Amino acid sequence: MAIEASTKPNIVNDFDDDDYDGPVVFKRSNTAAKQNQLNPEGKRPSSSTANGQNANAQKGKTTVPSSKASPMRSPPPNLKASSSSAKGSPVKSPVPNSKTPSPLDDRVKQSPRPNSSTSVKKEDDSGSMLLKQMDHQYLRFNIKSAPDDSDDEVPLSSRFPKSSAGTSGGKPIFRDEKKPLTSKLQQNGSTTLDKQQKSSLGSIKRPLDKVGSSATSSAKKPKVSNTSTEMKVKQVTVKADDDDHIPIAQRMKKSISSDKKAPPTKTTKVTKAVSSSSKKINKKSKKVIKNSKYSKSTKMLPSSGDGQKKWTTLVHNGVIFPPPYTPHGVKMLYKGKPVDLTREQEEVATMYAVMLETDYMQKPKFKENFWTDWRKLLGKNHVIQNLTDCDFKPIYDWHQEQKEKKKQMSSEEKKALKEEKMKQEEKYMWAIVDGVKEKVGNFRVEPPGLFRGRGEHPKMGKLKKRIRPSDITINIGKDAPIPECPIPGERWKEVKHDNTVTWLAFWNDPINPKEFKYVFLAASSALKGQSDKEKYEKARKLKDYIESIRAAYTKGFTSKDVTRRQIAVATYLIDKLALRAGNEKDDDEADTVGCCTLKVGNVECIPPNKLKFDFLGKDSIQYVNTVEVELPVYKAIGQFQTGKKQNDDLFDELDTAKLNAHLKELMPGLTAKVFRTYNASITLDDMLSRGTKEGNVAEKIVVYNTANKEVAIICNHQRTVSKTHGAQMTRLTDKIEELKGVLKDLKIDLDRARKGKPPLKDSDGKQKRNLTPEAIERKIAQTNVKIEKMERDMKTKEDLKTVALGTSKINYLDPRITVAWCKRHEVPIEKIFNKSLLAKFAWSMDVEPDFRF
DNA sequence: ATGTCGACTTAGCAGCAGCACT
DNA sequence: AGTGCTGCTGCTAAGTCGACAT
Repeated sequence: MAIEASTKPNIVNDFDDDDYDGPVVFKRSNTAAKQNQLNPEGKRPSSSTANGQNANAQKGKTTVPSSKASPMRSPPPNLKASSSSAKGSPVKSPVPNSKTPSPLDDRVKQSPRPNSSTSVKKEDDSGSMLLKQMDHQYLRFNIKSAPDDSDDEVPLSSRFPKSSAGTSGGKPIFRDEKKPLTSKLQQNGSTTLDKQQKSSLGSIKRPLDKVGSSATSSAKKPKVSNTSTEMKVKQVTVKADDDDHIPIAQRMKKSISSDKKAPPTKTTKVTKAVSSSSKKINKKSKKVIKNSKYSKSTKMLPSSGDGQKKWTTLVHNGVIFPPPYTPHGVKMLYKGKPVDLTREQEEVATMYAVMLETDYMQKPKFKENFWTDWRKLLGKNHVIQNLTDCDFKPIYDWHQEQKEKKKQMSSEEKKALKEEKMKQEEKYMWAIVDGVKEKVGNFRVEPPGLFRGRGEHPKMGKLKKRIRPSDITINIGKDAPIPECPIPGERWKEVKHDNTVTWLAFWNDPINPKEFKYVFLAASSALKGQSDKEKYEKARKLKDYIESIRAAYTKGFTSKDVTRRQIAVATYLIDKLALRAGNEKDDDEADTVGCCTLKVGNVECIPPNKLKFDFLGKDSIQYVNTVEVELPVYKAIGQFQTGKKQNDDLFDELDTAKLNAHLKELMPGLTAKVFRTYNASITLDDMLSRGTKEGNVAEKIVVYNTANKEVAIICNHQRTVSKTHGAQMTRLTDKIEELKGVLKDLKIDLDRARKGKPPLKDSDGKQKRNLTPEAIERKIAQTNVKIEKMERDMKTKEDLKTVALGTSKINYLDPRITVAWCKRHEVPIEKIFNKSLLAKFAWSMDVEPDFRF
């Protein structure tokens, strides 16, 4: 318990969740909470500090004070332009059918198992299969004797092998010291890194567990076309689709089990030659692959360190392009008269027309940028000389009609269309990475459109031109067939064979040509899973260092050296408030900040020792929070502000490079963002452990969601209030009132029934049925339950209206915490993770029930 | 030391399917 | 059958951060 209250800020706490008595975590002060209320339109109010000091405050928004005090902390509001806009992807016509057989298809065809190569069904199959297997998993940890009715060839036990997951750190854990920031309640018995865990640590060393242990230097090599030094590697010829419907973790287990326990059922020919350099690394995986009927390389992924080999063989089919523009011929008006437009002019006009009802139309910058780009297409001498006199309504109406038509299609027609699309896209959906079929994340090239920057983005409205094959660089295995260019007569810009990166293709961002758009594998891929796991392992490692790090920065608060002092305070804010690092930004980006780029005007000192933060962060989401801090921090901030203007940098001696360089001295691999992961995950772990009581599954899920919400608030994950929120609340209120009326009548009836009188007539004047007092009592009880449930639902809805729970689930919460908790408390994992999360977190499913972050 | 590039993660929102409710 | 709501999925913008260049 070395991290004592004195080193922590006494963060204002108005947390009074009635049903949660877990740790006390970051609280927004009432001040902040009040500001966080949304205005009646559901839009987020502007952060208007009294002295107008929000250096980033957006113009034209008004603060609407809270009308009610929510018992839960409200998240900070955001200033994000609430774009209720329809996504203006104009006119989608069917993708031309490409009959070209793909290399991937070839491999698929070789598969002895036919099922997986058929397109449309596949995803469904894989989906249901996934869930099915998860069910089994649940059965396994809940009903141990449940018979297994699938995957007969793999013993249940080996499909859920013991794992060393979560046991990577050999250091003893002093959990009390690693509590989430503000939560310092003691935790009995939580220090037990139990025996199973400990023993598994020593027993099975899985490559996936090796985190930050890359032996080789991480020196990044220059990106040249083919940096791989290894010898030729024959591309895999694999029945890669054998198990593409099986979550990776389970596929891994199959490999293990067949490797270790089950006799090999079949031999697969895979990598024919492996480079000498990669031989060592891949020795085990080779064996696994050999002995398994499933080609599995995931067991032995190389460490994902920079400049390291990420894959040995890579096969894919490139990318698919949006269909060419189909002109509609609907004429827009200029000064009331129809105008003839060329195909290209019409295309861009349509992009604008479909956005007519969005908030972007209120933004002069959007219009200005659009006009500049469209004008170039129109030419100086075009009839259209300004945007003001343009009437895009006819095109807008046409578009609405199209939408309506689409909506009116019968479900058969819709289904047929969907299947057709699937058929065309099937071959692009998959890649084979080291013999394993993996989903590709974004294989569709971004269609042209108008740039929809968030917040006050200086480039909003600019034309995002169409991407052509000649813009695209493909990255693929040396011996894999080069994907055929899907547009006849055109060709790729370049084809690389760089196995130190994970992208399959990229092009330059048309809005910001010095930036790139990449095509990556999907989140469910082993490659992504690997780095995800490494991320969480790094965050867990921080647990072992956090005490000394906090002690160090506390010392730094009073350092004579300004830079040191700034580093200390910045680290403190990143740790305490989960702020982002805050890289420098260009003038052609939205004006948002993170920790290192905070402006003087973003922080207000409120005597004696409170700080009020008010700034626009990532995605122009407003962060408003008033926190009580230790006096030295308060004083230091005051010093940093002295003699500066509102818009000057608060940390003028600091940038993210310096900060991260410093953090690296404290812990290998430590950067600012690790604190967010760490604080999010440890908060979840802590709140779950403390908050879960005996009860039914529903009650436990409430505990989980409360913790999830807490994390979302810490990380400032917000969402816009849905347009229908107000109406929904009204409806619920009405219903509750109605039920209360019913309750009242029932009580009267009960009274009368006890006296032997008949019940009152109902609202229609009809005589109600005679009931016994007992029956009426039962009815009363039922109605009460109904009312309570509705009131609870209403409260939850209100509490969560601005909080986005998903982001933290996807990016910040170590899934092993969740999986282990589900196992401990017999909560089906599907109640917490949806299908795609189950796939993404497949690597975490075998965690021991006693895993603690 | 600073700027830029390149690769990757993190983020909110639109659209839609499917379900519940009336 | 119509309507409203919810959660999922895809999309793509906007961050972080390491490494290289200057």
